[in-house]
Amino acid sequence: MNGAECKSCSNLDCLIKKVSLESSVSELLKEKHTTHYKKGQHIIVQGAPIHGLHFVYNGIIKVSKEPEFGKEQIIRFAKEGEIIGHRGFGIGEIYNINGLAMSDTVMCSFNTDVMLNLLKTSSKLTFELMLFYADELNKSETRVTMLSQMTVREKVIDTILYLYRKFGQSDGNLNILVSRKEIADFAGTNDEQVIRVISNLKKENLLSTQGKNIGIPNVELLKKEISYNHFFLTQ
DNA sequence: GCATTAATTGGTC
DNA sequence: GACCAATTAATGC
Repeated sequence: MNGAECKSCSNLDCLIKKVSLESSVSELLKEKHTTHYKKGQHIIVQGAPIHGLHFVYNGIIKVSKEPEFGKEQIIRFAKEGEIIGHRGFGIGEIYNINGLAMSDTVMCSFNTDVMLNLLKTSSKLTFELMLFYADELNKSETRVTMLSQMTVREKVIDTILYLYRKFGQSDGNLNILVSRKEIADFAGTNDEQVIRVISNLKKENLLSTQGKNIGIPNVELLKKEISYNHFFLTQ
């Protein structure tokens, strides 16, 4: 995994992969840096200078924000093909998020100047990145609204459904290991509440657990727990 | 096996 | 619904 073999990359959703067949970008793609991280290592540290744009080759990354005071807020979990550190790209000077490897991870990075040249070279890449930003903004605004209106129970269910949508489920458990606290930090509550909600959902047979693993016996049933109350919001 | 961390439960404000 | 304390389970070394 060195050099510019983006053409044969298996991450079909990666923006770079999508334009890798354009001959004009092939030289610039050789400037790609590939970095390996072990589980638990920081990929991006909040407050550090921005040096480029990063794409997940494989692995799972926890993207979070740490306020001066107050508790950590998990923004999202990123997987292969996704972009990390895009919020400050181009204009920002320092990262305002943390990126932590939740599994062994490989990142593909481009320095800011290389990335800017790529965008100037490929209008398709620029267009795709714009669509990505617009989608991100939309999701982010929707999330703020939802978090302010949902009950804790709904927030926890929403978080678990989000993990299911993103990582899927096999052998009756989600394909991602998250602690109760991580669910809480994503849903904007605390771990005790998360544990209580999960405990109740287990009694209602809407969730199953095996140690830290969480499983959804019937996704459609769980979805209904949210859609009934927030039907008017999701129109 | 021991020490640290996470999960759970109960209680108070 | 947030925060604190105590107990128990799980995990790392």
